[in-house]
Parts: sequence; structure tokens; C-alpha cells
Amino acid sequence: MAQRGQSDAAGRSRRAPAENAAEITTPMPAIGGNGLRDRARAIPEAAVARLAVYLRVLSGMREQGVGSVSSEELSVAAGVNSAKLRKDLSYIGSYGTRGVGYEVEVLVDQIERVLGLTREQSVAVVGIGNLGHALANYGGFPGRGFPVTALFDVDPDLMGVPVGGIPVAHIDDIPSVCAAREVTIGVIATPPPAAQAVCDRLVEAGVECILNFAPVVLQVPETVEVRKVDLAVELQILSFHVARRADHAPAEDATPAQRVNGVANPNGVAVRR
Amino acid sequence: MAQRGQSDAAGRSRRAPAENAAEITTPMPAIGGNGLRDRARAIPEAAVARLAVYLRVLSGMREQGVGSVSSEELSVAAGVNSAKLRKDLSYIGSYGTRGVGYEVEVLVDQIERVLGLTREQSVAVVGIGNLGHALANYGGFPGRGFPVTALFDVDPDLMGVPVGGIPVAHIDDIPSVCAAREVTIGVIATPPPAAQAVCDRLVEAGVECILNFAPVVLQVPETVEVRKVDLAVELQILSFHVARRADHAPAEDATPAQRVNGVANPNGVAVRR
DNA sequence: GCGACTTTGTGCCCGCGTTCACAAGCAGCT
DNA sequence: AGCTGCTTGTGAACGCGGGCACAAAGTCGC
Ligand SMILES: NC(=O)c1ccc[n+]([C@@H]2O[C@H](COP(=O)([O-])OP(=O)(O)OC[C@H]3O[C@@H](n4cnc5c(N)ncnc54)[C@H](O)[C@@H]3O)[C@@H](O)[C@H]2O)c1
Ligand SMILES: NC(=O)c1ccc[n+]([C@@H]2O[C@H](COP(=O)([O-])OP(=O)(O)OC[C@H]3O[C@@H](n4cnc5c(N)ncnc54)[C@H](O)[C@@H]3O)[C@@H](O)[C@H]2O)c1
Repeated sequence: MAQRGQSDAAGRSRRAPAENAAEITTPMPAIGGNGLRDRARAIPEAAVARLAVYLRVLSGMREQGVGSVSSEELSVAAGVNSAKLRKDLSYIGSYGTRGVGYEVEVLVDQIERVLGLTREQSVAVVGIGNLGHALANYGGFPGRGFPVTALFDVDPDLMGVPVGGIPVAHIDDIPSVCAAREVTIGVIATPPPAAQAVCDRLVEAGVECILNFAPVVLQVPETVEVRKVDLAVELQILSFHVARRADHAPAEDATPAQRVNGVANPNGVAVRR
Repeated sequence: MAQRGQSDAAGRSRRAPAENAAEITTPMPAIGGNGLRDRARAIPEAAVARLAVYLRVLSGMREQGVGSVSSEELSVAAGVNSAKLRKDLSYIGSYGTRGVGYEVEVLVDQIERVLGLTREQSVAVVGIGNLGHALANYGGFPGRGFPVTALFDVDPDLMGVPVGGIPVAHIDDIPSVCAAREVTIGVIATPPPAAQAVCDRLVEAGVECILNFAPVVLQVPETVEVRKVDLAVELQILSFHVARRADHAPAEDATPAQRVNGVANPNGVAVRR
């Protein structure tokens, strides 16, 4: 989301337009000389997403024994502009050494701190179907600080069946299980019609962050953070580009594929024609 | 709902440096009096993502026999601001009737046209593991104009095995199979180390749109459009919000969960605290 | 110890996307 | 026909994020 911030539904008690800002505003009441520890917090959401990417790249570097990196190197590896990278890093503090670069170890620690990864975020997956199975079996989450600790479904045949090492529980147990395992993030992978009800249950259970794979617009209290992953929308966006290309450059020159590889695609994002 | 996805992607996520413009610029060489048919094309990518959402909502309405909607109704259902919705729709033309609203049927047709859904987009999935299986078995894509017509992997045990009705082929067959089945979109669901190589093969095979699930930054020619879905990043963004909440409002008042349900969350997007 | 070089951190500008607010336009009623 | 009321479509303002370019700051060599 990139996706970026959004607006409020019309008709509603229109909340302050200020809220709309993608800015994660937290001016911090200018507490006296509390020192640098909790400096100004106002990290754009887009920057947070990139920080996660930097973290992944940095983790890889650390594993390969790389001790330090310059903003230039890191930006290339992460597929972004180096100035943007430096600005992103500046949001979390000044941990670089001018003339030298950044210490990988330090950067990893700091980004993890800002992203709240120092504390493990326990994840619950609801809807253990095709997608739920894939998520539960995926080994990449625990290693990144997101242990999947609870699975829920309504299918009687799934009850108690271990998936990825964790037995599936009934959604009626969401409150108790989520509380017991301190679930902080709920993932919804149920059919669309069940999504809102499941969401409500998770919210009632105290889960304040939800990742939704069902193609529906969820209604949640203001205190809850929702992100959605809509694969059909992703495909449609790609389709849009195919369409544009097609009717915009109808007569392409002969060679159907003259590659220009080597050209960096900034951040894995679409590059225009 | 919105939320970038990735937005934008945030986000979407997720731009190119120079080509960073989210604008899908296409000034249209001002072709003579070609009429309204292909009017000015300059639909912001963010708007395209939302159009896909409107389309889903509208399709649902059509199935329920709804004949027409006002921008207000539709915007609530889609979780966006009504003014934004109208502007988004205005990018594709003027199909509303002032004082009345929009005809559902017309809107569906027009959005499908703009998104290039009048032509089916054949999809190929590479890497038939946990995620690949889920994607191949998912029944929601064909119905939306995205038939999955080819599956590839390197695992000998998978060769020829049908998944979701389609036999898995070897990645060496990517060129021939993609050409034969007119694949326009390639989905990468391989382990990260294999992603770039697979991507290169798809590109060589003429696939110009790629949806990447592997957490790596892909290098592609300018002609190729890449979108990435990084679930770990999504979780980390959610984690960031947990962290902010935690150390920003350390002393919450007693009640651990006083819900405020009923309050619409505009677009399923994060609502600040 | 001093100068030259390198890289960070950021002030500033620019441009896109979001939002407001209203004129334009259409339907239906009188 | 004319008037009323409603909803669309959009001009204009605003604000955020992106990128440039440079001053600050630290390192390294001599
Ligand atoms: N599989 C994919 O590749 C894919 C792609 C895009 C979107 N999605 C979306 O993800 C969601 C899951 O997809 P899937 O393919 O895994 O579906 P699925 O049908 O394979 O699995 C759904 C699971 O949810 C369970 N379920 C049903 N009602 C429930 C409820 N009220 N509470 C808890 N669990 C319930 C079912 O028992 C089943 O196990 C759907 O909303 C789908 O639209 C999936
Ligand atoms: N499963 C998830 O929920 C999940 C979540 C986040 C990210 N991902 C990412 O998605 C990708 C796939 O995940 P997964 O869980 O399905 O992995 P997986 O290991 O289950 O499946 C990977 C598949 O790719 C195949 N493969 C390996 N090398 C290949 C190559 N060179 N060409 C073609 N196929 C090849 C393997 O044979 C295997 O079938 C990974 O990059 C993973 O990081 C998965």
C-alpha cells in the first residue's frame, strides 16, 4: 500500500480531514529534554513499507558478513533512490557515519526497534483453506518475528488437525486462544461472506491489527488497523497496463521482445513503457 | 479498504525513481477528431486500483438486481470518499446522470473496458509450492477474467501432476507454453533465490506483466510491469502500528477493549489511534 | 595537524493525489 | 414550461511524498 492513507466514508461524522494524512502523525507533546530516545515520530507510511524492505536486504547482508553499507549501495539493493533511502533512515534517527556509511548491525537493530520487531508479534490465521494452509505452512514468518500461534476455522473436519504444526481450533475459541497466546495480528483467509463476522470476532478478542485476504471492505473500530491484500485487484492493475499498451501502441515494431535488461527496476514497481 | 497496497502500495507500495510518477502518463498525441472513444488517458495508478474495487462492488450489486447507484452509495460500499469516487469515475468518462446516479450495468462495462477485462488475461503461475497450489486452486480468478492456463515448477515429482485442473510443466517449457496459451501475466511463487531467473525466463517468453510473491527486488526491462506482494512487509507495517500504539500510549485506561464498533473504517485502511 | 575526499542528513522545490465546494445538468412535479 | 431538488462532474486549493543538491561532518592520507 501501498498503498497510502485514505479517506473517510462520506456521510459519516466527517472526521478531521487531518486524519487523512498518510503521515503517522505524532507530534510528541514536545516533552522537555527527554533526549533523543523518542524523537519526533512522524514516519510516512510509505517510508515504513520501505524500511521493511531495507531490513530484509540488510539482514541478507549481515548474513553474508557485510559490516557496513553506504546509502548508495543499499539503495540499489533495495531498488530505491538513494536520497529517498537516506530520508527514510533519517526518520528513525542518525545512525550513519558521514564519509563512511552505515553499520549493518546498527541499522538492522534500529529498524527492528522502530517496526516493533523486538517484541514478537503473535499471528493468528482464520480460514484454513487453500490460502490459510499456505500461510500456516510458510516458514518465512516465524524467522522474521511473526510466529503463527493460532489457526481457526469452522470446518468440523479440520478441528484439531495440525497444519504447520499447529492444531486448528474453532472460531468460537478465538477470544480465549487469542488472549492466551497474546495474538496481536489476525489474518483473515475465509470466504468473503464470512470475513466481516470473523473480523468482528477478532476485534472483540482484542486483536488490533488485521491482514485481510478476502475481497471485501471490512468495517472496524477506529482503534483497529486493517491492511488488505487483494490479488484480483493486483491482476486487474496489471491487466490495465496490458490494455494501455495494446491500444496505445497498436503497431509495435517487429521484434516482439528486444530486452533492455540490466536496467534497474527501482523497487520492483512498475516501470512505464 | 483501499490501502495501498500496496499501495501502494504504498505501497503501493513502490515506485520507480525517475518513472516514479504514479501517473500513467499518456498525453495521447492529440489524434485528430477520433472522437470520445479514446479520450485523454492519464489515470493515476491509485485510481486504477480503486476502480478495480468499484468493479467488484458493482458486480455484486448487479447480481442483486440493483439497477443504479449514486456516487454516495457506491463510495460507502467501496469505503472511499464520494468526491474521490466521482473523480475516479470521471477518468473513464461521463456515464452518470446528474440528479440520478450511475447505471450499474454501464459502469461495470466501462470499468471492465478500461481495465482491459474485455479480453481475457491468461495467467501462468511459476513455483507450485504452498502458495502456488493455493493460487492454482483458487476459483476466484477465472470468473474475473483471469484464467490460470499454465503452471510451472522444477520439481520432477510435480511434472504432469494436475493442480486445479492444469498439469504442471517444467520451467524450460515456459517459452513454448506461454506463447501457445497467450499468457499475458506471470505470477512468481518460487523461493526467493529462484525468482530473478524465473522472471528472466518469463520476460524472454514475452510476458510483460509480473506479479511477484518472492521477497526480492526484481530487475526487469522497462517494458515489463512488475507488482509485488510482500506479506512479510504487510505484517511489519502492522507491527509498526502496534509498536507505536504501545509506546505512545503506554498507560491505557483500564478497559482493555472498549469497542467503538459501528464506526465505519473508511476503506479498511488504517485509522489512526 | 591539516587538507582533501567521501558520504550523510536535510532544506527546498516540484508535482501528484486528495479534498472541498460549487456550477452544470437532468428528472420530475406542478 | 418553468421550477425545485438532487447528483454529477470538475476547477482550484492543499498537503504529502519524492528528488535534487548542498552544507555538515567525519575519515583517511600525508
Ligand atoms: N487461494 C487464493 O489463491 C486466493 C486468491 C485471492 C483471494 N483469495 C481469498 O482468500 C480467501 C480464502 O481463499 P481460499 O482459496 O483459501 O478459500 P478456501 O475456500 O479454500 O478456504 C476457506 C476456508 O475458510 C473456512 N471458513 C469458511 N467460513 C468460515 C468462517 N465463518 N470462519 C472461519 N473459517 C471459515 C472454510 O472452512 C475453509 O477452510 C477468500 O476470501 C478468497 O477470496 C484467495
Ligand atoms: N506460502 C506463503 O504463505 C508465503 C508467504 C509470503 C511469501 N511467500 C513467498 O512466496 C514464495 C513461495 O512460497 P511457498 O511457501 O509456496 O514456497 P514453497 O517452497 O512451498 O514452494 C516453492 C516452489 O517453487 C518451486 N521451485 C523452486 N525453484 C524453482 C525454480 N527455479 N523454478 C520454478 N519453480 C521452482 C519448488 O519446487 C516449490 O514447488 C516464496 O518466495 C515465499 O517467500 C510465501
